[in-house]
Amino acid sequence: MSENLKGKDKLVKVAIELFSTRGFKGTSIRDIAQAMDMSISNIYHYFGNKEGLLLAVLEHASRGLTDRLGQVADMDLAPLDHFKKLVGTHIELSDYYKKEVKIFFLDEEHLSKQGEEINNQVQKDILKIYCKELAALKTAGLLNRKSITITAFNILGTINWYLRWYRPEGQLSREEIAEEIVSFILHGVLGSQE
Amino acid sequence: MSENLKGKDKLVKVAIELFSTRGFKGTSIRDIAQAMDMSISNIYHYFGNKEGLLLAVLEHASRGLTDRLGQVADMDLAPLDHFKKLVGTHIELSDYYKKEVKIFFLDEEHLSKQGEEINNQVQKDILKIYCKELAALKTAGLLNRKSITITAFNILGTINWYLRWYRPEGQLSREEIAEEIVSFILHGVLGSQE
DNA sequence: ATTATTACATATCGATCGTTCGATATTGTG
DNA sequence: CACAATATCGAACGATCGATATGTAATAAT
Repeated sequence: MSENLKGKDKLVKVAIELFSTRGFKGTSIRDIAQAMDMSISNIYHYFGNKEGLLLAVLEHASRGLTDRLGQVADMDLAPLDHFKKLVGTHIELSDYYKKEVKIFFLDEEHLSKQGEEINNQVQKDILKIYCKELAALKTAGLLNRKSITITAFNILGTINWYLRWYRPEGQLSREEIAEEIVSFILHGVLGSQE
Repeated sequence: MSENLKGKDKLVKVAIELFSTRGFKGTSIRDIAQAMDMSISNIYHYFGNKEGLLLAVLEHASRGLTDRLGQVADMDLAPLDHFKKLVGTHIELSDYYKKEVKIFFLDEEHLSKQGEEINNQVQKDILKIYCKELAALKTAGLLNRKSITITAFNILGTINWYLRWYRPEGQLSREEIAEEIVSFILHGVLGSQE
């Protein structure tokens, strides 16, 4: 589906592919032009400059991520079910936006002010969602961790790390892995203090 | 201490600083030369080319990491104490090699064959240490996770993610944070299946 | 003391980088 | 049809990139 993209959309698609595999600095605009079999000038016509293209990619991904995750966060479920649903959806979404997320992590160091803002915002939004979620668990008497923030970071670390090591050719299916990760997080969160 | 470094050592130190903040591709050899107030040619004299310098950095860090971690892995302790000690040391080491580890993660995409080998080796070594550790916990009847490998990855994710969000100016001390992370991991590992 | 090796500097090369410019298709609109 | 707006092209720009060639000063070895 959506094979014969043209112009702007094709450009973004190709950029996601190349930025995620070679990094922003490691990808020249000539690489991009060649990969989509078009002229260099289109990048400047549509996005102003190379960084404009990067920003478009990041903006698109950050919207998709936080919007969907926010939807789940607003659902009306029992605390524990809500939490499970959230983590499960987050893993799914991370998979879907695998390449875009990788760009965030690979190139967060050399972003412009605008890029940093997008990056900070999406990180802050997602962290906030988890903190709120953990606070609800605490209210329900289910949370036994000292620091909610650190716990939220630990959850993000577990999920985001999954993107680095998961290989489709492995023995376990994505669903089985997701289940195991959810379980690990759940016990990490609920476990009683020693 | 060790301020007035010269030649090779100074070069490596400056390279760690710049590669970790701007990335490999984002750092030119002229940047490095300028930062250490020396001529470009030294890089080629000592390391052959730009990538040789990167390899030297990675090799140094990977040795320091796996050697020290391997030492702890060989200690003779009760399973649970052994595991705690391992995770604690790992967090300490990650802090010490913060910048070098960041280089690994930032630039793993555009490494040469040799660089990939170093990267794969250190990742494999550390994963192996944790898998062995988790197997020991399982034997002792303390582990309740389905997949040892996934659990090991989850632990690595939690620890490595800490490097991304930790800021010295935060409220909690590094020791308090480390304790909280160890606790999170511990319960994630030991938690019973539902 | 002579020599060989190491440690640095200068100047420069060709390739590639991001960007700009002016021109040409293509499309939509009255 | 005319004509404006949009989409795309190829050629060129100055800057910077990694790398090299060729030198000299410092140090170590004999």
